[in-house]
Amino acid sequence: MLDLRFVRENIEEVKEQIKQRGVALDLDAFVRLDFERRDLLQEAEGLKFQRNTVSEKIARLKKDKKDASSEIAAMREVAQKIKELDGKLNERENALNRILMYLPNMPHPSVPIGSNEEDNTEIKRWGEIPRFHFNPMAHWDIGEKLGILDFERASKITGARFTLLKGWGAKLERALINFMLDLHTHEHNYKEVLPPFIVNRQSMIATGQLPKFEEDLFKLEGLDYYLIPTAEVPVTNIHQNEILKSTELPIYYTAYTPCFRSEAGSYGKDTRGLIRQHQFNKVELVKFVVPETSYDELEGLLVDAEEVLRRLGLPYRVVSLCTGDIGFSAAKTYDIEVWLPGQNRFVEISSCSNFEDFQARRGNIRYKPEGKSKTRFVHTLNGSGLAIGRTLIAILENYQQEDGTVTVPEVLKSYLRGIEKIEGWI
RNA sequence: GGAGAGAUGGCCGAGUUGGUUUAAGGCGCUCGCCUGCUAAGCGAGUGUGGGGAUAAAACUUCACCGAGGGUUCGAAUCCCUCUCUCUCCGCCA
Repeated sequence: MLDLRFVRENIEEVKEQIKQRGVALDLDAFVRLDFERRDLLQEAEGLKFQRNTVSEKIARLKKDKKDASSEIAAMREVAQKIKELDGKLNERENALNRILMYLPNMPHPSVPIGSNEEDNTEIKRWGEIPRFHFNPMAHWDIGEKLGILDFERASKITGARFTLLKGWGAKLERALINFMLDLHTHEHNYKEVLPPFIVNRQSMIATGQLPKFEEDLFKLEGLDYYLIPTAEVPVTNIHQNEILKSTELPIYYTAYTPCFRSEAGSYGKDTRGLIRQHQFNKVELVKFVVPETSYDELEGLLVDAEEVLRRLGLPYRVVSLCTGDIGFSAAKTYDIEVWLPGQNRFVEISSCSNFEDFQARRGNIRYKPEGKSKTRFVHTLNGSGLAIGRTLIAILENYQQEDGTVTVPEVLKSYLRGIEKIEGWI
């Protein structure tokens, strides 16, 4: 959420920015409501002051056993008027709040201007794109031949866009989770947490999934609970409604969770394989930092995520998302895209964002700067470190051999009982 | 699922026959004094958010005692709904 005062004082800039993002919102209504709100507020507060003053007088009169009936009668009318004004005020505040809730974050000046993913700018590339002297297979063929991926049985159990991992496939998934958590906790200084996978509405509002993106979520029948679409939601909300000490900052968390997405509106996209699933595993990185350092922290977060791919020997590139492609809550986002030989393209495997104080304001996450009495909102950041399913795909496709087996990357061997390659499901 | 108790400022904790408590006191924190240093001691200050005013402040006002409604001239205090925590019982991995 943007600051009400910021929007008021920078209305033209806000209009311009939401136009660049392609958002249609009536900000003239915002200006009108804002004025009306302040007028009503002043009128109501004047009457409340009067009521407070006279109430004290009534108390004194009663104590002295004197008559206060004329004061009480007068205040009865004032109370009625206050009620009316408060009602009107409430309407204006709700309307303003609704607009604020649907206003996306302001992009950082370094974010490239553009309307869709084609306008994203490539920042860097790492690794050699592997050449094969045979025709590389897609992961669904590799996985099914080895017997480690079973899409048919998963659809029997649940439906489309779910996968059953078996044998070394299941073990590889588990190995990746452990490898990533170990790397981030032991070498990158993140603290590991294992949060709830179901959250309430308020948590979804704080991180920005609600109220605008309800259709992307799985909601529990009859409850105001949702399955998490990313660990960002429960982990960022760890400090909801807290005032952190500045000596505690920065705070780094890493968490493994499954992620649940309804993938509404993506029918027909990536229907084969496990690129786009309703349920997938992810190791997430989340930071709480002071505003002054948040953009340096974003660069650090990106490097921490990249390191996973480097150790696995998987080629990738990094792109900076343009104004039209950046997420609702983010001020700046880098995507890491891994090379998939079977698809002959780069596919997103991590998304690293700085939300500045957008989420912190919604979740009321603050800190007290050293030696100052005023509290400030922290800046929050997060990034995938990495999406597990897509990493597994990348390993299958990049490490595949002509005979259909898959070589195990060096760093994973100790997590897979020392095996050199996957030759079958058991 | 059943029964009971509770939720007050960064933390602890008084206040519930409605009206100088428009939240006592303590801890913590900040500043000052004192003092070889540290500690202790003494003194002062110290919540959050929204308005108004100002060049900025000083200043001024409203709201906030888990959340939301209600009663009343007036609610931390009375009533209703909800959430969470604790204790006991039942069930369960």
